[in-house]
Amino acid sequence: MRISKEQAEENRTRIADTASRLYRERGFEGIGLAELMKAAGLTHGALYNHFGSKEALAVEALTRAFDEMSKERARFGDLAELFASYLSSGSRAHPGLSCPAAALGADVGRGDDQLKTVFASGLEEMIESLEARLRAEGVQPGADLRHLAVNLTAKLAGALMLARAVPRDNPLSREIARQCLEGALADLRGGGTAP
Amino acid sequence: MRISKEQAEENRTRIADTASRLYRERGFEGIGLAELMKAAGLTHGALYNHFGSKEALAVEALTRAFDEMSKERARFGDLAELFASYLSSGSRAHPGLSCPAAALGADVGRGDDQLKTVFASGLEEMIESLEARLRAEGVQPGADLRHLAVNLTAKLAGALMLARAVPRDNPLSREIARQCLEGALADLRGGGTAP
DNA sequence: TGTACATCAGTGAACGCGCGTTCACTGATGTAC
DNA sequence: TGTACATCAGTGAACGCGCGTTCACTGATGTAC
Repeated sequence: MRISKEQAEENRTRIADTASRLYRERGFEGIGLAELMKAAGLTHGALYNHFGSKEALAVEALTRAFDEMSKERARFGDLAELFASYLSSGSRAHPGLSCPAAALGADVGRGDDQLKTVFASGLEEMIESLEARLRAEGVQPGADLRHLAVNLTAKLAGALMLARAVPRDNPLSREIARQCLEGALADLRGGGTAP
Repeated sequence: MRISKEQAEENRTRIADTASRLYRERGFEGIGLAELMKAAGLTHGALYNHFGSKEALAVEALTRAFDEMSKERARFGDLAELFASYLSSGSRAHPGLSCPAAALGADVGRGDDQLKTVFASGLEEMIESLEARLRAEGVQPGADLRHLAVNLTAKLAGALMLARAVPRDNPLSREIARQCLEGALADLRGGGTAP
């Protein structure tokens, strides 16, 4: 049963978006193609009409995850809001809808160079857009904002990853999120970390 | 061929240590038991004389990885040295010998509660020992050192994970490591992030 | 516009393969006398 | 101390299973006339 071009393109998009979400939730090795394609509403054989391999799908899925995050960032009025959302309990509970750097960074570190190249582009864009917003908000005038953006990115991604690696009911999980959010907001004010 | 008790105990230790290294290098799902046991110098069947399942081995391996890191930390004269080692190119290149939080945090986040509980213990111990050293070195007197320890842990683990997720030859990898090391050292001095 | 035919996205059986796990067997160690 | 036997860590074949990938087939879409 041949399908219309529009329908086929829509299917391709749905496969990639489903992969983008499920890979962030379960890792690249945590979900098989059959289950993934079923979640996209198709059978597994159809994958190869759109992507050459699981690797190629992973590359596309990671690209889309970073793109999605990029659009998502634009929805926040200021950085304080953005940071709060990044470390919110909703974000911690739903990796499939949040930052791919925190969810898949470790997996990409063990992956092939193509995946790392996509990751580098996405991460670089995150850092540059953060630097631009630091400048736009007049944070720490005269300081090295690239340096600050890199440090904030590492802190926030690290905090999100660590908060998720601790049992939900362990106070340490919330503590990491809250303390690092406070720390990041203090970094915006440019002062030390006084009590 | 029965083996002496000492030999059996040595084998058990070797299996756990090999798993601790290989899981950090490849992730819990990135290596099979056959290859793992071969690396430990045994055949796969022998695993079940020591551990009930792959899950149980993962729990033991993660525990040992945190213990190893704990002993490792004691070898550094001060925190500046410790941080520099944590983000060194050697550490970035050899996840099997470095921090399990950075290497396996994302995997544990998708794992079962037993794994998360072990992770929480190991992470809590990291944070407490860091806080104790901050206090011992007289860093930011009067400040909330628990808060600082949590923020430093997230920044350093995040930086190590992100630096590894970028291609080795991409300058961004070194930049993340260098900028976050500088940032962490600046945090020790307690000042802002002036240029 | 209507008809005949080529195209090709999707289906689902089949492939070889490696996975975690089980188990009958081996034979040196540990123990009872 | 020496002998007979029970113990049990390690071996490797075998298990069912799900993996990624291939492919003959289907049939609606797209195209040529």
